[in-house]
Amino acid sequence: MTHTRTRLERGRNALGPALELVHTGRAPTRAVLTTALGVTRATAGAVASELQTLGLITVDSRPGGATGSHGRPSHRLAIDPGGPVALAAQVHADGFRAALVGLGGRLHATTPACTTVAADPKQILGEVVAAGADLLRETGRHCVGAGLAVPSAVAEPEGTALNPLHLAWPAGAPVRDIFNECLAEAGITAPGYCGNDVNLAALAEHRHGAGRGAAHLLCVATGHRGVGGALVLDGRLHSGSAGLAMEVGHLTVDPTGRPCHCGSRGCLDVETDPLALLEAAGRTPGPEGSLLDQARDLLRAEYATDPAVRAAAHAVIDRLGLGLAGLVNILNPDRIILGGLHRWLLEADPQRLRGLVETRSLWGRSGTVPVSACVLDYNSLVGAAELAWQPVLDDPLAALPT
Amino acid sequence: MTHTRTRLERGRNALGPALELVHTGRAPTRAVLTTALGVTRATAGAVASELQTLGLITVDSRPGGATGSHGRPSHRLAIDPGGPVALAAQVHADGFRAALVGLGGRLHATTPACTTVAADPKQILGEVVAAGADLLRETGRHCVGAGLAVPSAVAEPEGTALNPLHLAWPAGAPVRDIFNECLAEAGITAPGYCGNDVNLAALAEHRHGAGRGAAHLLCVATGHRGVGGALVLDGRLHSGSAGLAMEVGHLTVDPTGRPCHCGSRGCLDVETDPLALLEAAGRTPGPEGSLLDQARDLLRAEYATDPAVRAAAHAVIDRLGLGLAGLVNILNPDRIILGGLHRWLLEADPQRLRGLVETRSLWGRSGTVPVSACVLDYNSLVGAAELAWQPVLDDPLAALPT
DNA sequence: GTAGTTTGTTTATTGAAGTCACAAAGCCAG
DNA sequence: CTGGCTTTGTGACTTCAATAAACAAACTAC
Repeated sequence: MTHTRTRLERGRNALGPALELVHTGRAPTRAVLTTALGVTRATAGAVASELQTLGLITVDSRPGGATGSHGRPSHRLAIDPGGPVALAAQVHADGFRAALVGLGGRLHATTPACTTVAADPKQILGEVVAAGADLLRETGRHCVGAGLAVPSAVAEPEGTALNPLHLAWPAGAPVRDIFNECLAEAGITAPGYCGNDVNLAALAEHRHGAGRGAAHLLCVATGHRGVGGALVLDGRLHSGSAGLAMEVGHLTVDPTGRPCHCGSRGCLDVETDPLALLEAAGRTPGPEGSLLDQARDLLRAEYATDPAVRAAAHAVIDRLGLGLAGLVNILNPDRIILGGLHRWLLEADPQRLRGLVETRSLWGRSGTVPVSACVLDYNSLVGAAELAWQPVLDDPLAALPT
Repeated sequence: MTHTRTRLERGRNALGPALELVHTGRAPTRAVLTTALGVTRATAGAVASELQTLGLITVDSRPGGATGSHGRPSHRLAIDPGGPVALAAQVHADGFRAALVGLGGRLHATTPACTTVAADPKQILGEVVAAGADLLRETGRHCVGAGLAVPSAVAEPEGTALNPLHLAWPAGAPVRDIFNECLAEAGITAPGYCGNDVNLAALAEHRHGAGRGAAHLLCVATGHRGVGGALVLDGRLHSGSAGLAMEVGHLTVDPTGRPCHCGSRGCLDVETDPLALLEAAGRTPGPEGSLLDQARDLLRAEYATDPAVRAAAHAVIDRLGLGLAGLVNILNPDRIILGGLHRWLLEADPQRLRGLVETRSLWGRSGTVPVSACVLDYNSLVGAAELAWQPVLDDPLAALPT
């Protein structure tokens, strides 16, 4: 039916904020949308109707919904599972992976983990984009854009990878341009965006995972080597003036510790990464599995039984706690989430780590910061997709055809 | 004349952004306002006209302005020097001061520095508010609000001073409530706001001083003792989720350094404050003048001549450089400004400090962060006034009578 | 003087959101 | 099961900030 409703056009209207609320699961009904947007029911209805005709959300008008309260039951708003998708790609030390991610952080399809590595970014990105293009072909879905997560700081606005050490790529490689080249060659006309993997993981966790609702979210995580950090402020990734913020790996956490490639010693980066734990426990890294997996398995299998493992874990936890406390003093987040090895360290002894953060931060007594683990599978991939979705969230009518 | 122009009402319109542009000196003419707001000339004209009738800005339509280019010369927009003011107050270790500050960061009147100190916040705040009320009476100006700068972290939303060590106040004192009480008792009905002095200095410098135009401004400064930090992101003070961010004083800058009251050793706080410099130079703090003044005078008088002073300054500069580099890695600011002793250290040897920040930060080669000194007199007072002005900048029609 | 350029104003129009009234769809008490 | 109460959703009209388009004003350059 053609409504006599207000028709919305692109630009300054409530469509973007409304879609973001549904996207992040904060607007299950039109009624909630009304209060969350601070508009009238009429406006919220018009906005929801428009998002529906755009094919982005569904409105379930069946009665049966458990109301829980008096009054007319509200219709459920949900992301349209048949809607468009974003192409997400991730490259890391051991290979790459591609996926299709819809609104709401929903994974529609993923390729299996691929273990190809190469010193030429073009080659790897070509392969991962080709894998993603296959997924798009198979599913026949409309693609709104593409996002790429890399284990390196990505300089903005250039889109260059400044320290892709673990990929053996040349420093300063123009990953975003190369990514867009590969997209064009694969016949994908949507724009491509790039970001640091930990940053994107934090963004994904903020919108769909353990960071939901946090106003100032701090995320610290190890990859297979090294430590990364990320900060999400008021829903936006804080990546600094040039995209280079939150390189937290070189906070000093042990003045007498091992030397770091940055020239200092005892950096968070070398004191709390998987290799540090393995070495502290007196284990030699094996050839099978990533260092991260070996460290996790060591913690899970022997933390409870082997005093040496326990002592090693405690030492690493203590240094991590010191680093987190320092970050708390500087950033005053209202939530901390941990990924990679840090997540498993928290799992091994949550009391020890949380206690340290509390006692070593200056405001420990004025309110403890909750420390928890990342919860999303493939959070870097989901975060990469968020980059591609962002223009749609900012202005759905301008970003989508029709 | 009554215009047939669009009349603006309170709420979502361009009045606030427009006033902010004039306030920060970024909109000298209607033409610039037009492009900066991204609106049409008609809208900019209506907005300027409205701000003029509110008594906030003046429009100088005299022809003589040096145009410098072709076309019709534009009328100058300026803050109305006869407009309302904000009451600004500052308390510090050696006393207090009050001032009246107009839009544009313009100091209209200040009390002389007063040297009363007391362990009772109510007493001191009563005196400073009374001094401010005198200024208001003398000038007969309308007061839009009041701001207070204190040398302590101020918890939000409680408005309590968590570590007013240098005031000898009780930790957790509800300064904002006390401030508002004192305002009410002095017959000032305007609302009162409180903030940390370094934070407010950074805000003032960002809007009217050395930080203008910086998207991510980092400010580090000493008071008479200790070190404070502040971060202004996209024009807004980043004070963390609870107002407690940027306590940068406890970054480790010398693992073998002197013990700090935080339990660690070699913290920025104790290694780069005025006392640290005096001690490193082998001087005993004298009874006259603040430690800050003594340290400044030492640098100015003897840095060039006394090798011991030079060596001491270099040692402190080196530690400051290390601390700043650490902050650069975490925050990736696009400008750094220094206040207090740090400003004088920069003055003493700018090359040494800037070189350190560059070489010790991870991205030194990818673009150096400019390091400069604060330039505003009374920047904490001006920043305190900014707090009071903020509601007016957000919505002039709602915040002002008529 | 004339052409070209930029700034400012006026009039009419647009479009997102608000107001208000009413309908729909559930609870609950009698 | 009927009528009161509450909440949600929709349609008609209104509001008002901003736009578009035309015009006027004030300068520079030739």
